[in-house]
Amino acid sequence: MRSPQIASDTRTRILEAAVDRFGRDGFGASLRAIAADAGVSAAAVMKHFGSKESLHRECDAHVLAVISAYKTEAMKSADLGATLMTQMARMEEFQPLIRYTMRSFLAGGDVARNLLEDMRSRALTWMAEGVKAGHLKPSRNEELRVKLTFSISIGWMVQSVLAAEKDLGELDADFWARTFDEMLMPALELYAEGLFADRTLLEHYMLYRSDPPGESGAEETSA
Amino acid sequence: MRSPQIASDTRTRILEAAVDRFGRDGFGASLRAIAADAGVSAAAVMKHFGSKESLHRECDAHVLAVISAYKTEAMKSADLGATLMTQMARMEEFQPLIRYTMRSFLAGGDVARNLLEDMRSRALTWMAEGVKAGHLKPSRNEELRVKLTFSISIGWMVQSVLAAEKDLGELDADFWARTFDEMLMPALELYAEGLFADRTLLEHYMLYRSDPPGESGAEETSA
DNA sequence: TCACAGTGTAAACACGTGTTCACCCGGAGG
DNA sequence: CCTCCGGGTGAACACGTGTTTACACTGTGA
Repeated sequence: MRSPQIASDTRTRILEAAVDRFGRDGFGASLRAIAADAGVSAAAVMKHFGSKESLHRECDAHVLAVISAYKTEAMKSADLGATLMTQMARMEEFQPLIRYTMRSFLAGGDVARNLLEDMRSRALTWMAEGVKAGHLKPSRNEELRVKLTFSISIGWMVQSVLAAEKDLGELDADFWARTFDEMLMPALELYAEGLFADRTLLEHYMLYRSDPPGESGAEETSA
Repeated sequence: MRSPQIASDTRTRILEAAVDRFGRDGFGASLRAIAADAGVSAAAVMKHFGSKESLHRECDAHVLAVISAYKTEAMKSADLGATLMTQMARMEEFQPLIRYTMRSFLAGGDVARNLLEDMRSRALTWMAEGVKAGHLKPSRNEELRVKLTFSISIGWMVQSVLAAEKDLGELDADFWARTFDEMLMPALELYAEGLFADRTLLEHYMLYRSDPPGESGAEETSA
């Protein structure tokens, strides 16, 4: 019990510096840069985390824990799956988390996979309640529909980052707030009114493969 | 006129090897790996392209040219923006291009930006025609709606890659074909029927910001 | 006071990278 | 014949990387 607070203090300082640098520069960021941000040497990082890969894993866990903690607190108003990010995008202190999560999405990290799985399962519950309450139409496959609504947010972010012609690390809270604001109108319009003037295309498609045509259909939704 | 065919032969061999390796391993792929794939030395790559960055640029241009050439030929049936990819995903010979394009999307390359801009402008035309013909409902902002429909394809791809728990380079034509097939039903359903059972949410939102509320609204659609 | 464990550092190591340099080979031109 | 020149190579260079090692400082316990 000597003085573990001091030790764990620099440890979390390294960890937060790593989250920030990974988010700004990508996961190729060097240990020396992270160490410099934390005000220590690269060897200290190794002492505390053993390896860069291990540091990356602990960053993933840390980000997931922080987001999860915030989520359970701000659960009430989230409905479309994107509103959480919308709220978070407005807050300066969440920018490192946003950047890190986006990096993880683009690099294929555990943070993105776990976060996405968790958010989708929650959204599935919300949607089921919405359908039961009569606010939402039922779907032929609720899980695929949830994945589709998430696609909108994710694809919108990717396109916006691409159009910005800047690196992910340079984008600030204003950018994300504007990005999500801009998405709201067309998304609500599509959700409320659809796109096709009639149902012929859908009906033709459903006829083409009458529900499941004997093949693997709905039980293997992903993977 | 000595024998430039032979020379330009190894040049394009290097270029195609680079497109393939960049697509499989990302843009961090080493020149030596690319050179080995092309059956030459790393120095030869430098002789032909000057630098790795220059090679990357020429790969971008090459991929754009090939896709563009194929697009203008298969223009007639493309409508949703994803159908092009759907077709391409089925063909083995386009796998390197798919992988490269996807890498460019995730890394923020010029290929993705240009390709996206081009495809969206085409989609805008198609949509205008669809609206005029009465097949599609008009939108409050056609450009944002186009961006939204593209979001669905892009976000769906990102989520599918993420769920695969494999690196982008290991995914084959079957994966992409299944991915797009799976997307078709929920997309058509959403396009045909919408999501909300009534229009109250949309109307509340449109009321909240009565068209443009005096702020920057529709003229700055991106960037 | 001494020994010790914890915390951190500077220097070195081993390796992979993009790039350059000196050189070779083969065929066209004098 | 020799010369030259484009296409190509292997070895080296300079550098940045993750990791390891030997060493300092600091405060606590006996």
